[in-house]
Amino acid sequence: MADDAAPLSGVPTDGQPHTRALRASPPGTARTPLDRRRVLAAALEFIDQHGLEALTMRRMGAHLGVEGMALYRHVTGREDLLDGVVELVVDELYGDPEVYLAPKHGWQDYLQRLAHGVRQIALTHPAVFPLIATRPPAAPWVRPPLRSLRWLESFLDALTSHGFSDGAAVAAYRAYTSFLLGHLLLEVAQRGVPITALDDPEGAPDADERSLTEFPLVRRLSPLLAEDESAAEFEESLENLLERLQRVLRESQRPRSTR
Amino acid sequence: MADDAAPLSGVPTDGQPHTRALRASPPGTARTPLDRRRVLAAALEFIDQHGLEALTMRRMGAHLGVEGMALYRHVTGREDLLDGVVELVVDELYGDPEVYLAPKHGWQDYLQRLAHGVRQIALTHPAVFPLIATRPPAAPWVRPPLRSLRWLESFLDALTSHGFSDGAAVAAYRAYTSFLLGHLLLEVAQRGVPITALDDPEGAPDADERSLTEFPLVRRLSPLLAEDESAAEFEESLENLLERLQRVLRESQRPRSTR
DNA sequence: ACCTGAACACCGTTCAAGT
DNA sequence: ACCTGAACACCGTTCAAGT
Repeated sequence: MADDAAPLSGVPTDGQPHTRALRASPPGTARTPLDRRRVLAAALEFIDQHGLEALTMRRMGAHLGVEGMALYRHVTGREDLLDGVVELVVDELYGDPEVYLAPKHGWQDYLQRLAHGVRQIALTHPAVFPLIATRPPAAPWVRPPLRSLRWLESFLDALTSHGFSDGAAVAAYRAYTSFLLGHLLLEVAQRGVPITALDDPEGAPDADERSLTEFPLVRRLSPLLAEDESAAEFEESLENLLERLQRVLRESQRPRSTR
Repeated sequence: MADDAAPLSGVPTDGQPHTRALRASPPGTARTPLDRRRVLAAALEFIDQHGLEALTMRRMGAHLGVEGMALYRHVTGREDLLDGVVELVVDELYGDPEVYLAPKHGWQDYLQRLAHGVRQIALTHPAVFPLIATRPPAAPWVRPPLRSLRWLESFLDALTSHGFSDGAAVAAYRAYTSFLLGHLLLEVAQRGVPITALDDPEGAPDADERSLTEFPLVRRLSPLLAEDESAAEFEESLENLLERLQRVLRESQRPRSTR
């Protein structure tokens, strides 16, 4: 019942001729051969459409009009495929002109733009974000969700060139990544990332009333709790973080005075 | 090569007689039958030892001295097993006397104790924490890593009974969970949760020197970046959050005056 | 050079059958 | 009542063979 009922959510289980699922050409025509980029891009598209758990090597093959085994020419395996997708998504940031201008309006503007860029990515690829959040980083200092030496360098540059000490810049990096990760993971989870099994589309409100009598406060505040304040929360927390950094900076620049 | 090389990390692949792997009794003796609790506890133990990706129904069976199919009597499937493990771990908090005292020393003391309790759990079960972080919550307001109506109720009670408005309490809950999630996920990831493939135990330092020339700041700050300041960071961020909440509270209690 | 077919060692899950 | 054995429909991955 769990196996052949629904193939996870409209995954191309189509009849027999997998060939020509997406890019395959009419028989006889030479098919432009796969390469790593195309495989990764297709995987990203697939995850965006069907969710992470629907991605299997065989289905990815079908999605590209090819047998699953063909993928091993371009990625070393499934793990490598997923790593590649994460890299691809993170790299989208470099192409975003809203983000990748030199910090010409100061470090705060830069941190603001970067944060919004990352949030944009998380909201565009909600099914991928948990992967971005939890794949083991290459090095301990390459922290999710930034995950790249390039951004790390750029981050440290923005701060140290505006008066932050080395230690303060590193501390800021840690606080900043931690804020982004926590907030965005929660925001993305709230949107029911994994196409959550919304089994009974009518019995839902029952749960609200049933055992919620044990939790009177939750019950009373449930209208408030149910509101989606993600965007406002994000802005506010970010603002707060920047102010804190500002304070650190100011205090470091005015030595000897404790208040 | 990737399949039969190493069975993931000392997982009980043992010869034939799976029977008596852990709790099975000598043949003839009546084996105390499984129940859900024991299955979940064994799964937690298994994940702590071997990591998440090593857990299969069949191996879990072996770990309990039983065929994998027997587990379906006690959990509805693998997903249910994982949900159960998450629940089990989160429930550990209720048993922690350091945490679960009524907030007798004020809300700040309570939030401090709760935060440290959750951190303790994350560090005790690092392989489970990503699960705690990413499993879809039952309701949008049941946020990881707290994940329970009971804690939510307790949290809201602590704050509203100390002068927080409904809105401020809810906002505090959101900020608090987001902080815990971000910080702890990063801390746990840093400890190489998934028994990271530390393939070449000698070629590692190369990466530090190789292409790090493109990233001079990262290179210069790498001693700082490599330091593990998790504990201090945690305390500091928590302290900062509590101060922020304190400020919100104070300002709400002194109406009309904008400064 | 790139893909396919067949094969292998696993999976999760179901269900009739054993005790 | 609880577990086992056999079966089914899948997996990821390898590799010789096709074109």
